Amino acid sequence: MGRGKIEIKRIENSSNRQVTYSKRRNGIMKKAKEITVLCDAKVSLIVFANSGKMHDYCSPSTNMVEVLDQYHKQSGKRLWDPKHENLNNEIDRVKKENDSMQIELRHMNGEDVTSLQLKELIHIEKALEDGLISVREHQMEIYRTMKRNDKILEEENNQLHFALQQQEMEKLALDNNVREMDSAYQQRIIREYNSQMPFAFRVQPIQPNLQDRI
Amino acid sequence: MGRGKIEIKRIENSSNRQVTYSKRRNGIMKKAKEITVLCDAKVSLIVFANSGKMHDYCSPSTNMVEVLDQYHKQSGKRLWDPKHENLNNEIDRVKKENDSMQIELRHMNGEDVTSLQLKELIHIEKALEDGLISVREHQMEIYRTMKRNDKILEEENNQLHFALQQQEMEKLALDNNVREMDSAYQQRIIREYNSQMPFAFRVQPIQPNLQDRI
DNA sequence: AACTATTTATAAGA
DNA sequence: TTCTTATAAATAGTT
Repeated sequence: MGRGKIEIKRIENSSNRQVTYSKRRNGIMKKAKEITVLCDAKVSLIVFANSGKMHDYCSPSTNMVEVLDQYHKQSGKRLWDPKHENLNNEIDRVKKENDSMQIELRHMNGEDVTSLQLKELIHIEKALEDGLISVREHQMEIYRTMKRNDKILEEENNQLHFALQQQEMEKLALDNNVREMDSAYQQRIIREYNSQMPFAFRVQPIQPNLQDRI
Repeated sequence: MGRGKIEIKRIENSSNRQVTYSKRRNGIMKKAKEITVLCDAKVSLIVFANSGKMHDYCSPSTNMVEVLDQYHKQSGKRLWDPKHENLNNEIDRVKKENDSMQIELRHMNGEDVTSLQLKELIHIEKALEDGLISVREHQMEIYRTMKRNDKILEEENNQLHFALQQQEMEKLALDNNVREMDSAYQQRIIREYNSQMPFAFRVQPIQPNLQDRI
């Protein structure tokens, strides 16, 4: 239908093809609209040009999803079922996993055990015992850490007490005007106090950031 | 394009509409095929008659799923996404449930407990202890049932032994031609044996279907 | 389902 | 792309 008859085969001239595509696409869209109106039909039409550009038409009385749903039902072909099926399988798989874990958990909590055989009960008992051992072990670990910590704090406390005491002694000595005492005697007294203090407290620094080690 | 021009509006005459539908449907299908061949286009065309009957065309170079996938991407419209989204949400939900149960289960088994606080450990310890109590209680239940069963079997056994013994005695009596003994004496012997048997074994029937009670 | 007068679509050209 | 137009194709009404 044009100036000349054409064979229905790929148009090799690219720009001709492009023009023909555009014209015929408009034509087919028009036809789709017409049949929709004239005959009460539902139409879904999707056209992709060679370039990838898309055009579509869908009867105003309906929408793509509905048309495709109906197509899906009538054709028996699977449109998006493969995707759905995968997802459904995944759900089933995970749900089964879920159920078995739930049962296991209930058994571990001592629920629903009336249906179990002795062998299974013994197995669960073993698991519970192991769990208890491990949990209590960790509790002990925490306890030990706390105790260790306590000890460090106590030592620090002692040290601080001692330092305080020493300072007070020094202050007292000054207050009593020991300046008048000969300096040799004064130094002997200080040496005496120092010798009472454990070595650790004279060289060991105060423990910093104790809480970081808990 | 016909004997007369027609307005593009619903054809009220039903059989005319039907005929026109059929002709135009063929027309549009032909056009779809032609544009496919001439212009290297991809076409998906689905037509539903007013009656519900469906016809479709899809370019041979492709298929519905591919076309719809591409449509889906390019149109930005959601075709089957609503369905998908629901399923995906479901999967996420179930997977999360799964993860938390898995963690709980691992804790109950005494695994990964190093990261836990004392409070949590104590809680798990309590759960494990409760579980142990319940499991062991049920073990005891099974043990008691077995013991009860044992007792019943034992009693039945005794009864059977006694019955056997009695039968043998009677047989012996016959073999030794006790027929010649006066019948009063014979009956006295039988009474003596009967008096040795506990009352229960004389009136209590043999326990039927013992295994059903285990 | 054919026929055919007419309308419509469109190929080629501008 | 768009317009034009000669011509092919589609189809409305008829048989």
